[in-house]
Amino acid sequence: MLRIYNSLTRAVEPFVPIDPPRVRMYVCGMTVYDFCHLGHARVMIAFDVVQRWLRASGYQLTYVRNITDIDDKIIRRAAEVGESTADLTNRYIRHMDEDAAALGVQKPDREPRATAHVAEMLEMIGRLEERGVAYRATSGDVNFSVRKFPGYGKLSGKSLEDLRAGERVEVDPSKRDPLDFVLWKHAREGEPFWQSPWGSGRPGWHIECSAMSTTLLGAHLDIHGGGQDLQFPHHENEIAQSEAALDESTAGRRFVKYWMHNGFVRLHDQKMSKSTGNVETIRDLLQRHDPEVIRFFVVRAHYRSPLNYSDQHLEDARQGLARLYTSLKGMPVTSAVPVWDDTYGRRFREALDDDFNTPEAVAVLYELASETNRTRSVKLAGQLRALGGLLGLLERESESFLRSARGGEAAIDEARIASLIAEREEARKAGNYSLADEIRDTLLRQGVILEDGPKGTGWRRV
RNA sequence: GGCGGGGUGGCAGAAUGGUCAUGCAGCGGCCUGCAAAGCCGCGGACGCCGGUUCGAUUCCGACCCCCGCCUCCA
Repeated sequence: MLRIYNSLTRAVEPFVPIDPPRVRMYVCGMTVYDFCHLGHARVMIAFDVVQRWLRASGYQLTYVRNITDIDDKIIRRAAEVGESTADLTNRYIRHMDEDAAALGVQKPDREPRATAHVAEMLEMIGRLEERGVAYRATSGDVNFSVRKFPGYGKLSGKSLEDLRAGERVEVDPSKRDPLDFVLWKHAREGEPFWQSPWGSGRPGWHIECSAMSTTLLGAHLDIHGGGQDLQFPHHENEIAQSEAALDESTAGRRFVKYWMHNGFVRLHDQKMSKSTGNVETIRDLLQRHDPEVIRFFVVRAHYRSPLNYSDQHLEDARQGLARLYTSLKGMPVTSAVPVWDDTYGRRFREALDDDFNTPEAVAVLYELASETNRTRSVKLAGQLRALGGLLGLLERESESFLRSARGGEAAIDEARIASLIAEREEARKAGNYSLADEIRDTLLRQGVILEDGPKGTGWRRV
């Protein structure tokens, strides 16, 4: 039985979909004006694990992850580089896809772009206005009136009073309440715009997600995910908009049953974010580290915990992943299917069923690797590969992982390695161990470790 | 200030009211010409102070410290 920690109730709850076996999941994706960083990688990987596990558990999942392709930053950035917003966003969407693919992140079923759903946003804003929760301000913007929505603050545990007390930004005088947020921004000179009943303009950020999720998945979602930083105000506002816009038939029912938020990636003990400048892009990381190592690094921590990044930590992750791959060495690669009724399958399932406890699942993988090493059982190796595969790991041939050169490293070519091994073999046969050891040291200095075994000498990279 | 999340052995990172996380690193042994890998074994931890309990890292309370949100952010 799957259990999920629900940010809304702050408790772990049994997962009971609204309309089983169907599951509708929506995750807030990226605003595409720059390269994705490790923090983005974490969201993509965390919900990729969720997605894989829901499907493996037999649910009929529709997974939607949106793309925000219109907002202030995009407009500013496009102007800076002298490109249209469409060209800019297309370019970064392409880069995002490349990064995601490298990290073994499967494509969501749908990846709607905000600009393709403006009509639905307008429709929703219209409904909100009809119901008196949205109003056109003197500034020309259409705002949502937070005090007209009784439940405002329920996700973040904040009250309107708390929030007002913490106001740190200059209050927009055209708002009826300083916490009112914009649904439709009136057009400014030189900015992209759409026609609307409230004049030309463009959508606010929050309405995008409400409109896209409703359009693609319906008015009620089983799971809504995203980074912890979106909890307030973004997700709080989504709840307000979506619930205020519900039909009479489902009014009063929750917009989202389970809210999931992943923890931050930190760099130097601070949140990784573009605004503070301490970011490590996936792209840069891939120059130095194996993509599967990056994925493993993310997966070996629980999705809700903070994750400290450093090159040393990634190096540790690499050592750990190498142990798993080492136990698979020399084992036939079968298209393995997980076995659920052995101790490993059972424990693995229990771990993931417990709010996607991937660190625990990885621990099971290690114990399975140990037994595989002891027994050299092909069956156990298959199980290891199959369970690893559910996390998007261990899908390569063992040697291709163990022998892959680290990014940026001068790679000695394999033919050269083979000839040195042959040379050393001659020396060993002749009892010339000092020459043999010298050759081994030469290779080690190039990052190549030799391993003598009953079937000859193998090698891997440090 | 308000709200939320944390403080676990050298590092990473889980679970748990009472023998074991797990991995990396370290140490000893086996194996090896010597290594490496692997196997066997070892050490070492629960921020601080009280309380509940036969027993607390785990529950309760106070305190200290860290992080995040309250403005765009995954």
